[in-house]
Amino acid sequence: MTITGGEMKESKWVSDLHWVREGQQDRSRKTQAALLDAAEELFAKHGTGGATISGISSAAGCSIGAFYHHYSDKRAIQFALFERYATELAETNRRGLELNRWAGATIGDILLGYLELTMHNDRELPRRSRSAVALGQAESQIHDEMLKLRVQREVGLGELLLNRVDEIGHADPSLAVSFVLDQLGSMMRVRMHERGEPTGFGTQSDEEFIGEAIASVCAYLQVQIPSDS
Amino acid sequence: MTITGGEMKESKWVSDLHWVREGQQDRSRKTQAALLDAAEELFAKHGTGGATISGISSAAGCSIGAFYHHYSDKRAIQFALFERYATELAETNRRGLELNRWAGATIGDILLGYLELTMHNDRELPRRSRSAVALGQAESQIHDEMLKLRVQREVGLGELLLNRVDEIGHADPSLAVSFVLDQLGSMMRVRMHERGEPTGFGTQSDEEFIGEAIASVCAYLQVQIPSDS
DNA sequence: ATTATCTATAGATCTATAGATAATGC
DNA sequence: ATTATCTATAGATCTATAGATAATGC
Repeated sequence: MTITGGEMKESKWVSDLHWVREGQQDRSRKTQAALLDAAEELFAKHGTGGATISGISSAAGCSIGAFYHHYSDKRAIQFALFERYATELAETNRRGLELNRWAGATIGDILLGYLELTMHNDRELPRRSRSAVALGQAESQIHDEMLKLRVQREVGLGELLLNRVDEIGHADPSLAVSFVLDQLGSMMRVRMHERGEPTGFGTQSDEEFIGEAIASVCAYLQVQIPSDS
Repeated sequence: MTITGGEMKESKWVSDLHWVREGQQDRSRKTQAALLDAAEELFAKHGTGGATISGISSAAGCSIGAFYHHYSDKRAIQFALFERYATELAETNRRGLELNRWAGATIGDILLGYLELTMHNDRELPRRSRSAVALGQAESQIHDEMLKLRVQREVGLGELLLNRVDEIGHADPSLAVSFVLDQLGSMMRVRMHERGEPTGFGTQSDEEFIGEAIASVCAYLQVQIPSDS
């Protein structure tokens, strides 16, 4: 998970690319978290280029000096912020895709669970993903890691679906499943990222959207309902 | 199309929000275009907050003084840049959606034409749309206008599809069509905007993508092929 | 004693303007 | 003569640091 680029430096910094002082007091963690929250908000609002160190510091309720005590510069807090985001996302992915969680589930069940989970996450913390987009735009390394996280989720979900290959009538299940993952991922991202409110002019509510998305996917995959309800 | 917010000012400026000097010489149009191109590139790369006037000016090959001769400030060139983008997009939409252009076409034909047109546009000028995203993030007014343009295109395309309602087997054609427009729009935008290269790990080539997208839409709409080839 | 924070500030941009110089087109 | 451009620069941020002050926890 950690993005490292060089060796340690007096054991004070995590890496050359991503300098974060390892605090020795409780205060450190608090102000680091406050700085990350503030940076997240300001990056989401103004982009990483538009947000300033002084703006972040005062939004976090501390001084510029405190900022530089913890992070070497703006780039360092960008990496630290991404690391926090990536850790959370990886954990959500892991829990959502546990195999035994989906023991007797149909394809429809799995899709419903996936869509509801993703939607819930993004609705709860829209800043998280908006700032993540800004980070990825500024740093190609972060962009690549973000892509990996998405691929990881899609691969996991893809395996779950391909385990039910007997439900799939499409001639090329592997191709079809990866297309579907692309399709759902795109729709979710657009629906969530663009200003929070739904962009489509037709299907308004989340429930209606989820229903049609599943219907669409099942029609394309030619899902045969076996015997279960 | 023009975003106006106040009355003219000595006939030098288009509006209060969007000050652009109306040049009297040929040179004016050239440097204005160069400034717009430079701003487009830098907004796409660093965001509207990260790009600077001096950076834009020197990228355009002129001085800061020249910049301020034409645009009152950074915000003014943002609006001017959006206006150029919006004009182009509206024209593309208009031409692509001409009714008689699609006289004897099937739903499949129309979808193919739409996807190819959109893809061609964005592939040709990826900066255009990336900078447009940055503009919309910075100015809610621009974001709203951008949304209108999309809705305009989707409404037009939706009418074309609903004209072929006899081809549609779905129980609620109106709902289904608007869902499909949302779906295609999302996939195209994600596919184009995120760094240019395709994000999906499955369907790589544009041709394959278009083929599966149409197959998916037709399955969901339950398109009945009438008699034509 | 060590760690974290704040204040003050130097130096580097960046914005925006004024005034001088060059190009245009009637 | 008018319009467009450039040069130089004042004033406003912004980054990053040094040194002083306050809080922590052994």
